[in-house]
Amino acid sequence: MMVRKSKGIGERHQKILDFIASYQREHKHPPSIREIGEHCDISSTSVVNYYLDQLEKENLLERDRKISRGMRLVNNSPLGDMLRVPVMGVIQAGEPIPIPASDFNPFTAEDTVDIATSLMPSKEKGKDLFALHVQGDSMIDAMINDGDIVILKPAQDARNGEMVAVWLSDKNETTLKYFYKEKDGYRLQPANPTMKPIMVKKSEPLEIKGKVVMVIRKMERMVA
Amino acid sequence: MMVRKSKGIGERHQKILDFIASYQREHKHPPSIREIGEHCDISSTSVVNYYLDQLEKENLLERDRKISRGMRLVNNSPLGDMLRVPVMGVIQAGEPIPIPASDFNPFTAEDTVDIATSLMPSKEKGKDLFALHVQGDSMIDAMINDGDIVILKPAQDARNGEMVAVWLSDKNETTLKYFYKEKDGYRLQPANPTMKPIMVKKSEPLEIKGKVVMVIRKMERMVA
DNA sequence: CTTGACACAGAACAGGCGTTCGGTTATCAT
DNA sequence: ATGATAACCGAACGCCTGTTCTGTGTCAAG
Repeated sequence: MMVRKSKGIGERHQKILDFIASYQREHKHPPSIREIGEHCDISSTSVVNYYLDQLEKENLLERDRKISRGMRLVNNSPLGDMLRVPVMGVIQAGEPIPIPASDFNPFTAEDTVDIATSLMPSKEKGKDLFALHVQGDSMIDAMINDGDIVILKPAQDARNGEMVAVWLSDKNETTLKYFYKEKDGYRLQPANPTMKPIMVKKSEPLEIKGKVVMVIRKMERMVA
Repeated sequence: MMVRKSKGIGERHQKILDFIASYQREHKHPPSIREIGEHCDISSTSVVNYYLDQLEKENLLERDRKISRGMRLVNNSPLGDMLRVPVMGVIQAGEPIPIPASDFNPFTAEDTVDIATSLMPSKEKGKDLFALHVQGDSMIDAMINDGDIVILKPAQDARNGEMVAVWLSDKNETTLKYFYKEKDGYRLQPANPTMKPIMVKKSEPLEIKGKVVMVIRKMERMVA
């Protein structure tokens, strides 16, 4: 027998959901029950409340009862935590890495990238992260392309197996490699398993500038 | 002793700012004026209002007057729009790509990745994006490592220069390559410029499964 | 026909909350 | 000292808003 649409969400539920989303985008905060009623042609606040309860039961909405406009869409990732990482400049072989000063304010940077904290490995949630645009093909042995964005964490040393940005002052070269300490020095291992490591003796200069915590590549450009 | 500092923000301003941020994280919505007062040892709502006005003048806060809890920090992820992309499974050579059904609901996926829309290339903001975990080293010629996450947009064809996920049924192989149409067939160009392209004749089967819009690599694992 | 659920309206209530206004105290330049 | 100003208090006002209660009409099952 046909049950009167008592199960699932109907057209009106969807309309309310859509309105909440669009209202949130426009006003930066959720609508009130009465505002929902007006825009969804519901004349009674109790009916809106009635629908809101159902949406909550369907797990499409969260409500903070008693709190004005205390509702949020569960899916629409209302305000998922994200980090705003300042882009300090470019990284390329032959040039030192621009490192942010300790008193640098990330919010004054003109260029930033937003990273969801849920994507951040481990607990690198520190606010001192910074990003660099990769310029040139010099990092291809680190499996990093021209145009990629690398997210770095400032560091002066590293543990085995971490990818670090190092400055080899005698070679005048910046490079990204996996870092391993060995008895007679350091081994800088390219990410590309087909390539050979660079061995650095303890006597040679090696400056670790930071650890690579993430690489992001946007595919939008043409390649010959 | 009250410290008189009429310009800039003082300790109390900072305390209010911090409280708003932590309250927002915990409750998913901003605090009321009275709640701010309680946690910052301000006994009068008018004083909180007084500070809020100053913070607004300093452009550290936005307010919707008259609206309950109508305040938000300007820096703290202003309008953190992000997409929740479902992870459909793994991609590896020798296995077809799991493609979401058209009626697939991304929100029921147990595994998702969050991407800031500000990171999304062009206007791929469509909700039909999906993600795959790369398994194995078979994509290294596409500059993609074991463990990477690729964000794909479903597609059956592509324009020149776009990176696509293709299924070569005769070779029983899935691969990621830059796509070029040529007179006698297709050229599949590896991202790694040191590697040679694969030429596919028109007579040979070639199924485009999607376009790669982004690659994300988290650095946390050890590599031998 | 009766019953009961479902969908909805309308009004009233009560508490939450921003606003405002009259005062008070402390600091500082004049 | 003295007026100006910043910092602060307390209370009252009144709108905003979620809640709740009573009532109506519809439709399907018994």
